[in-house]
Formats: sequence, C-alpha cells, structure tokens
Amino acid sequence: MARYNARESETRWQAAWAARDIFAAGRNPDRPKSYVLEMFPYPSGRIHMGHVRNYTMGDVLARFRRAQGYDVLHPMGWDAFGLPAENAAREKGVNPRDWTYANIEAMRGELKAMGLAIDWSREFATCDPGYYAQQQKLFLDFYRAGLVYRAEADVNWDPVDGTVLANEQVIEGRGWRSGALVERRKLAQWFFRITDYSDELLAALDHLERWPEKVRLMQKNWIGRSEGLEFGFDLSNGGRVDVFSTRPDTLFGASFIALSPDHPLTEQLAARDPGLAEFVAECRRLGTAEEAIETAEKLGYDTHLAATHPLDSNWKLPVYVANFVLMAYGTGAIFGCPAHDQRDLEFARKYGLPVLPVVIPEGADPKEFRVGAEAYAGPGRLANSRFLDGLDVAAAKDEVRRRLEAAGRGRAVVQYRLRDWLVSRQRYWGCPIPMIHCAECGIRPVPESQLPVLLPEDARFDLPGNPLDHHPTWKHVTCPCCGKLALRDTDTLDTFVDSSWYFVRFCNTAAPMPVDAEAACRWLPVDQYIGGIEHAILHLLYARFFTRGLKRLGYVDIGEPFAGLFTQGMVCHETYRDRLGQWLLPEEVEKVDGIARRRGTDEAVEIGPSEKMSKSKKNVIAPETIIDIYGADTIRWFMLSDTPPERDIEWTEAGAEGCWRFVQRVYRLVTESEVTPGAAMPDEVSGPALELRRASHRAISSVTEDLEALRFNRAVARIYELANAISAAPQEVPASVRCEALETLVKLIGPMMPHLAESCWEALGHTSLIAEEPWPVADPDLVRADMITIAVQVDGKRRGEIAIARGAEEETVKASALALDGVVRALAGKAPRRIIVVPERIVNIVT
RNA sequence: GCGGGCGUGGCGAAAUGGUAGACGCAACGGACUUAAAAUCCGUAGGGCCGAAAGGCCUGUGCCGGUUCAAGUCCGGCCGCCCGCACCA
Repeated sequence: MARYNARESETRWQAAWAARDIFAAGRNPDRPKSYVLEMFPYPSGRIHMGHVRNYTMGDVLARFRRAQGYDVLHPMGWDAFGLPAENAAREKGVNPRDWTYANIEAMRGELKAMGLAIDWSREFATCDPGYYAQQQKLFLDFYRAGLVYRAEADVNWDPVDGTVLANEQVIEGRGWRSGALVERRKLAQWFFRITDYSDELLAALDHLERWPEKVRLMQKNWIGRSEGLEFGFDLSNGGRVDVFSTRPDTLFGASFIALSPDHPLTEQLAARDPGLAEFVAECRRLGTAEEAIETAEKLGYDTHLAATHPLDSNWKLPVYVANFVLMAYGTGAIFGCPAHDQRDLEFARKYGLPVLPVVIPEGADPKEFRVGAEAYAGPGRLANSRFLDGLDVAAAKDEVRRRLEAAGRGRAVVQYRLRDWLVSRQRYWGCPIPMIHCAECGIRPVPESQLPVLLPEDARFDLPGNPLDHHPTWKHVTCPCCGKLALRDTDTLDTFVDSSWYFVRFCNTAAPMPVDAEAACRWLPVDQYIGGIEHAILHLLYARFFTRGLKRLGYVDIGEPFAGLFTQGMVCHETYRDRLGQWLLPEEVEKVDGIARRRGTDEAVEIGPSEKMSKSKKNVIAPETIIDIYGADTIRWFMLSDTPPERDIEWTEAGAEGCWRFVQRVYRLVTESEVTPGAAMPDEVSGPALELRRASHRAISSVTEDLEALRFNRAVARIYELANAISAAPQEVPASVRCEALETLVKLIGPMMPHLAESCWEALGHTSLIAEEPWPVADPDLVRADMITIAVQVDGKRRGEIAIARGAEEETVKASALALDGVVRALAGKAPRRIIVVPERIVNIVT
C-alpha cells in the first residue's frame, strides 16, 4: 500500500516553490491585486498553535487568490521590539538584539516548515534599523504636521524597575514584575493626537462592511462619543468651575457639585485644608482597579464652598470633592442630580442631600412621583423646573442650552472617551524618539541628515531603569540649533507604533523613504487582514489613526488600512493536574480507555476543561512536534476542519490522527486509481459516471463559495464529500471521469494541504506545479441535477419523498405527491384543502 | 449595570423560512489478518411497534406567537460566553 511520506514531500515541494520563487508579489502587474495579511508575530522564540491557525487561514486565502488569477501580496515580518527582549537581557545577560534575532531565526524556520506561500523577500523586523529609521522620519513628519505633541501626564510608575508601565501591567496596584506599589507620576510624555480623528474614526466604522460587527462596536464604545453641554458655576471664593453634562435638562434637580480629587481646584484647596489633602490621598490609594471601583462606596469631602446655580443666582449648591469623579473625562467636575443618576443618588443618600425629581415618566403624577432606591433615567416630561415644566427631555435640553449660551455661560460640546495616545516608553528595546532637549532652544527634532538615531549596542541592563538614560555617552549631543551641549530624548516609542504602519512598508520594504507611493497605490488597502480579537481596539484603532496621518502627509491615498478583517478564535486544549493539583503537560499524560494516568505510572490524573493553550496551565502542544510526526498538511487541515474559524478550536490527538488518516486516504485514492491523464471525456456520460462528474462540479462550486466567505470548515466538509464520492464510484466509471474527479479533489485541497496536493498532482502525471495551476471552474449544468428529490409533507409533517425532473409541471408534482403511500395513509380519505408546491423544494398538502 | 454573541446527538458541527443532524471525531458490529496495526464494509438523536421490509410518535434551552411550513422570524423567560464599566 502506497504511503505518503509527508516529511520528504514537504521539504521537496517547499524547495521547488522557492526555486521558482512563485510567491513573489508583483510579478503580474496586469492582474488584479490581492493583499492578504495576517498579524505579524512577536518573536518570542517558538511559534504556537495560535500562529499556526492564523497563518494557515491566511495562507489558504493567499493561495486561493493566486489560483484565481490575482497578483497576491502575502508577506511576513516580525513585531520585534518590546519588553521581553529587555527582560531576557536583565535575567540572562544576553543582548536584546541577539536574543531577538536568534528567535526570529528559529521561528522563521518553523513558519517555513508550514509551507506558507509567503514572499519572503519582503521580510523585515521592526527592530531592523532600516525600518525604525523610516519610523523616526514619520514621527518627525507627524510632529511637523501637529499630530505629535509633548505634555505632562499621569503615568503608572514602577519605583523598583524605574520605568513607566502600561495599564495592563499593573495588577492590583502593583507592578507585575517587581511587585512594587505603582505610583502615579506626572511626567512629560510624547503623545499622538489621535483625538483629532475621534469623529472620523467613529463615523468610518459604519463603512467597514467586511469587519466583524463586534470589533466595530468595541471601537465605537472605546471612542465613546457623547453630546452635551459644558457650563460654569460661580463659586463663593470668587472662582468658577466648569462641568460637563449630557443631561442639562435636569439642572433644576441639581443638589451638589462634585470635583475630581485630581481637579486643579481640589489641589488648590487641599493645599490649605489638611482634611481634604488626606481625603485626596485616600482616593488615590483606592486606585482604579476594577474590583475596587465596583465595590467602593461613594465618598465625598465637603469643601464648604458654595456654587451658584447658573439659572438662579439665589440658589446655592454645596461643593464636594468626590471619589467617583474622573479627571480624565469631561471637565473633571459634575453637577449632581440624584433623582436621575444612580451614582449621584447614592452619593446624595449618603450625605443627606435633596432628591428632587424633575423628569416625570409619561402617565405619572408630578406631585406623587418619588425616587426610591433607583434613579429614573427614562423619558418623560419636565416638572419642578420652572420655565422647563411640561417640556420633554430633548426640548428641555435645547432650552437650557439656549439660555446658558445666551448668557455666555455654556456651550454645546461633544465629549469623547478616547484620549490621546501616549507613546513614550522609558525602555531600551524600542524605536528611539528622535528629539533633542536643549536648555537654550527647548525641544528640537533631530535633523533628518542625522537620522537614524540608532540604539547603542553597548547598553547595560544590570541597573534598574532605562538603559538609554544611564548610558555614559549616548544621550549627549550638540543642539542642532545653537550647537551647545544638549540631551537626546532617552524614551523609545510604544511598540504599537511599529505595528501601525508595517503593512504599508510591506509594499516596498527597500524604499529610501517611509512609503513608496507607487507601490502603496498598487497594494493598499489590505484586502483581508486576519488576527486575534485581542487587538480589536489597540492595534486596529492605532493603525486606522496612523493611516489617516499618513494620508494627511500625502504618503498614502486610502481612508482605511484594512478593507476586510477577520478575527479568528483561540486554540484550546484539555488541562491536566496531578494528585497535588500541579499542572501537567499533555505529553506527561496517557489515556487508556478514557482514564488518564501519568505516563508510565498508575497515578490518576484529573482532566480539566478545555482552555486556551497557555504556558501557565501547561496545556500546550508544540506545533513543531506535530509537524515532525504528521507533517504540516495534517496540522493545517486540522486548523481548518470542523470548527468555524471565528470560534475557539480544541486541539485533540484523535482529531489530528483523523486528519493524518485523510492525508493518507487522499494519497491512496490518487495513487491507487487507474487513471489515464489527458484521456478524452466521453461525449455522453450517465449513471454513476454522471453522478461522479456532478459531485466534482458541486464540490468546486461550494468550496469556492466557502473559501470566498472564509468558511473553511464547510469547505473541508465538501471536500470530504467529494473524496467519499470518488471512493464510492463503481469500477465501471470511465478513467477520464475518475481522473477529472481526482484532479478536482487535488486542486481543491491545494490551498489547504499544498504539499500533498503537489505530490498527488505529480502522481496524476503532471509535470507542472499545482501551486501555479488555475482554480477550477464549475460547469453550472453539472452543479444542478436534472432529477431532484423533494420532500412531501402532509400538514407540515414529512410523509415521504418524490424523485422528479427539475422544472416539472406543478400538476405532475402534485400528482406524484398524492400518489405516495405515506401520503394516502396520512390523508386517510380526507380531501386536501390546499397543496403548496415550492418548486425544487417541498410539497405540503394541507387538510 | 450597559453592549454584543451563543444555546442543535457522546463530542466538534451543518442546515437561502422548506426532508434537522451534512461532514468529521469518538463508539459499536462485520470483513481482511495467526494476531495487532492499517484498510474496507456497515450501524447509529430518543422512544415505541414489527421476524423483516418498514411504520408511528417525539426531538434544535424553556414558554407563547406569526406561517401551509420555524433550529431559522417575533415577544417573554432561563443559562453560558465575551467586551466595556463610577464616562457625568
């Protein structure tokens, strides 16, 4: 029996593709283009199953498009800057650069073993000086265009590691590595002015039709647009405080003013009020951890200031500092209307403040309506509000706005939750920010002639803090303006900057400027982007912003970077624990008759639920191991089979074996069939031969449709059906028909199991590469059968089926349906009242 | 709390309002084999009747509705998952 040798075949075909360089993009400028991209990996050292799933999907699409006649760009690169390299340097004494490039080397080998149809000539790493040099140029362009600025900001400062931490790296108020309590520090930092595009980033979401609804929604919420009124209250100390409200209609229900603990006025007051200073300190200790917020009591501190109601100068409101008011949103101060805001209600109840309903639900009596434990946030008519009484909410909002605007005390504003993007990082392994700080001239960009600002290779990692900052010489430069001694900016850019334009650079990785306009025009936007949902906001929003910046600068002429987005599910596996509750690796466990034991012992192992593969739970399978055992095509087939691509998939040994068996089965089908390549198809085929031809063309039709829609699991099922039809075809089927079926099968598996397909194609007598063969086209006459089987129902219950010619007369259909035994029995002599015939679908006889 | 998604055999899942469970995994029976592996053939939602052929009932989380016809559409529950969350 012929055995398929995956290892030998895969090496051989990978070499054959490389020798002919068939995956190079841009070789067919006359063809339509297709840019297929998967989110590039961080070079951690090894590829994992998530990568395999992601890159398999992208590869199938890239190969499918190529076969369909597109000029395909399908590149690969490395998101290579970032903290892990620096940590490795601190912990193991290696150079971050050496560590990173060694990882890239290892991972490139693993990716190549997957047989990906990638144009490797375009490969780059974001830590290549050739890339980050261009990024520095872009940073300066953005700076000159007003899209970059420097400002003081509160940041998470880890006093032990001496660096700023991202929010995600602060766990319960402590640095994730050092365990030290994180401090809030005000530091001067660089920002990208993403909020310039708040409205546009929001509005354009509606046109991203090939993006998952979920991602668009998440971005929408993140941008968080709300319309309201900003207006001021005069204070008894002669000052004034501005508030923002989306409910100015409830202004006559106001009971108090609340300032954020971080409000400038709070700071000013705290300087002379130790009680307030203590209160502010306590608020900061509580922190912003989600759990703390959820359970924290509404706390306030009475400043004993009085605020004058803007619509009634005799009305005074108490001014509190409250722990629930965020400086980051609106103006950092609110007016509290307890009757119509749950949070304000809780606060009012605690401090004995009035709760006056001013919006009365339709049908309720304004005199009777009371607010209990729940604030009323619904629609209604205004009451207890003087000239607003009787108006609905919208009209009341308008009226308050009109009056406050007329009085010069307020204005309609649109608030966004989105904040500018802080890109400074006090770290070594990133793109240096090309700025110079001069005592005389201030902050000056590094002149372009002096770009790139390269990272020093002799940094030390044995000290806490930023290695660039305590490098003995690197930061000392002369000012480009006055020539006096000055200092480099020692911060590096957030690595999300690197990934915000890498897909643009792929269009021409050798361009002496950041973007080769002609190449960008040819390839952009990315037609299909594939990656994990975890980037739904950060990376995908930053890239959308960056594209707009690039457009403003004239580098690109597209509105959106990614025309199509697909977010794939995670790869999961069962978890295992020993008697002591310690996690076990899958290879430490063996299962006999469904009972799990520690391999080589009789120690019972507890099988836990299937969860995302993670090092901490040890439920990981190394792709390399699977490729070694079964080959790349098996692992690729697994990733595409059974589970819809957007859902989580569970890796199982049995499933992998099943895939491997199918690989062997296809190979056997091809090599054990007697086929005569090129034999002429008989003019007339009928019976089983016709059925097989139909099966082939149906498969072409449905697999094509499924791949277009990225429904890989359905495409796989259709391919199984074809394989089953070929197996089941009787001897008498002519070799030409069998050959057509086999060639179809091989072409259809081509994008999914490319090595197996090449071997089979060769076995069928071809000397060409299937990777260069066009995608098959279905004959519509063969896709639609002449004879069809339709179900016959009586009163909606299935009672039989009839085989009938397609396009048969309705009367004929009715007659055959009524003649069925089952129908006669079910009717039991009753006359049908109505017979519904849906052509080619169903007959329903209603009594 | 707000927003979104999902709920179908032992499991992963299919199903333009039109034969529910395609296809795969696991399972079971058989063939081949000294034996095993591999392979091939067959069975299979649940229940009942029948020697069999076959027939009947029931079935897509629960309750109701629309329709000749509902896994699919509408209303109301229940459960699970994800995202956001003191956003004024």
